[in-house]
Amino acid sequence: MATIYDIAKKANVSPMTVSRVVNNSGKISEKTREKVEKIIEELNYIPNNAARSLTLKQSKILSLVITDITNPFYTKVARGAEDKAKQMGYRLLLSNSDESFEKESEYVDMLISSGVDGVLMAPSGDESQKNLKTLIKNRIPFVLIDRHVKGIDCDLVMGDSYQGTRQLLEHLIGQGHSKIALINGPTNVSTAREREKAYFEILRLAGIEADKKLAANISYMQNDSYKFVKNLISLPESKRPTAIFAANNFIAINTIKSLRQLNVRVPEDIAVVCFDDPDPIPDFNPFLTIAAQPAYNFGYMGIQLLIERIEGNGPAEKQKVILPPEIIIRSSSLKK
Amino acid sequence: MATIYDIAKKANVSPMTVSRVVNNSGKISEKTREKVEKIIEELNYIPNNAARSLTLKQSKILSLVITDITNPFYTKVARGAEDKAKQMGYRLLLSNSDESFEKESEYVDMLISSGVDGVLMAPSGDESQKNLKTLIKNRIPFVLIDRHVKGIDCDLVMGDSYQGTRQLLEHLIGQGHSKIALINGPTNVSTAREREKAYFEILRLAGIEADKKLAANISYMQNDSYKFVKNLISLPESKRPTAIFAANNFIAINTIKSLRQLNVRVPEDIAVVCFDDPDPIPDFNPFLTIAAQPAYNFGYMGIQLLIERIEGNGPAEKQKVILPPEIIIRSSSLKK
DNA sequence: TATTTTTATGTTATGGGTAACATTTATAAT
DNA sequence: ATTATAAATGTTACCCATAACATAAAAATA
Repeated sequence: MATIYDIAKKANVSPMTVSRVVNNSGKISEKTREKVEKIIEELNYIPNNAARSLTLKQSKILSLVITDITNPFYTKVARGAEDKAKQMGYRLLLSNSDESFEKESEYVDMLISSGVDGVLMAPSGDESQKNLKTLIKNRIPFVLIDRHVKGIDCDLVMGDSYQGTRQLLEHLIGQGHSKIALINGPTNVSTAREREKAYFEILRLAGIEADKKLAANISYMQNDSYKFVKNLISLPESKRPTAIFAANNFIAINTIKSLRQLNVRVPEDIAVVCFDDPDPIPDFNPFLTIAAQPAYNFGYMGIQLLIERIEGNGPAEKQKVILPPEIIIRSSSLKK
Repeated sequence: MATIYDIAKKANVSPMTVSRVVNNSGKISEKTREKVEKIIEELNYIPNNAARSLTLKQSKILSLVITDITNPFYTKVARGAEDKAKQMGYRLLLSNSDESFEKESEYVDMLISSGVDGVLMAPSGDESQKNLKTLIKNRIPFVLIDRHVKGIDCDLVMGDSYQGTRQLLEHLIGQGHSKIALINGPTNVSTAREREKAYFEILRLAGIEADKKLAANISYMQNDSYKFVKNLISLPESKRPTAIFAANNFIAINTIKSLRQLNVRVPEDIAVVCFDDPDPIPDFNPFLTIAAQPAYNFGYMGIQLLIERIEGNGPAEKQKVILPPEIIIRSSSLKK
């Protein structure tokens, strides 16, 4: 592969002149520019990014750390991030943390050594603080999406868990439900924490006495709701919930699968609602009532904030972008 | 950021010794190893990949070029690719070509200058030949997934379009269908070509006279089947198809949406089958009858072949891995 | 024409790591 | 004790591009 020296020799100029032609920097006469450009073309020269990164200390590569690209929510985030990154001349490294702090740590080390210019991360939880501090120590800018992390002040793009929870619960309450269970993610994740807080608060405001036994925290990843669902179902009629609020799409799906196994019908016997669409294409299975978050924009705006931070042309203070959810009412919560 | 020289100075050894500790190469006494490792820990040293790439001429970065990360098929491919890449110590750059040759070209240029070690690509179509030749010229190894490209001999991992088509069609025929429409992708994509060929062949073998008017090619991306579906529906009863074979998941979904708009019920009025699951989680919407391809393995094995090629420890001849589909019969093709 | 200013180009050093070779130190063999 | 051998560590040069500084050539001004 041709280097800048090959070009220089053949064009009878110094490597520096070639560099200037390639980067369109400094002053070069039209004559030499043409001469050099011709030879660049001829030898099919493509700049060596590693060498460039080494001197310039920037790679034009960003990293996207999400928990699972298999979840349509993150899939849309990735798509938005990709589109914006490409538009701005950056490339995107993909990492799946699987909601695991350890895996996230491994990736963070890899990223630092890769010399990425910045990181867009959906943190695995509050322990991520450690990883983020590693990024800070290595002066790698980052933006958080979907979740914030205790003790870290940074740019972030997230949804409004309170509003989403409120809309979903008010809808259920409007449908006559008062025994509403919550199947939530782990409380070391900010969204889960906020949804839980909102859940109790909104029930209280609606004059419904929340039963702590109806709320559970399960892992977003293993996401095994069967045991808890079975417990719920076997409660005496007076205690048994008539609706379930699942913290996210995969929990909801899993919950519905558990219900099916237990021969409980949705929505006839029990209503189910959740955050985020489990389907990649909306309106194909118009079944689940959801608080749909603008996932594409999480990614798109996240990358935008990140690049502003990297290039230093944004506001000095950290930006917090809160994108509201849109409630979509479908049959999983409607009495037939 | 700490460099190998910082470590060396503090540990009172040469940078080379540090390098040897880091890479576990050459011989080092247990004593120095421990001493150096302690300081590496202390200073939080992380190797600089750019520098490494520059000398070693390898970046440990691979590129995944797919057409749309939003499609669960590619989502699973990406997941498999990611997992294998991580396991082998590589990172993955993500690119969405949107089935567009031009976009793919842009990405290929970007990739080359990024200095990726290899490319795993689902090509946009036969024109991709040009992009692949660019890769060859720059000596960047690549592996194709899902689709092959005319005139390019390389490692590849793909499904068995013939078998999948056969299984789907035989199932439909077994259900008593003889007027079966085909809504296919564009013929410059190998899978579409092969599915079309298989479609006509299998109908012929089954003694069914195929009606060319029942077959259409639409774009995988815009994927607007409405007009064609409407045409099908308005055919006289004697000609009207009783089943539709859609070439992929998104075409199938779109087709079903079109059918709904036209008040045609699936499967009561018309059966629909296709390749690949449109749902990220199987068994949640057990609706569509599909020929499910092992997408995760496309990615996983693709990366494996790619790394073998890169590291030169695989067989010299190009490998063609054909992964068979699994037919999953669900209600979209079953008479109630 | 001599001098200053501007424009165009070149030289040197550097970024962080490693291969290849050189040297020192420890261990084994005579 | 002496030499041969192996093990541990060090030195030097290079990978490729560019920033910072230096110089030569051309244009503008006195």
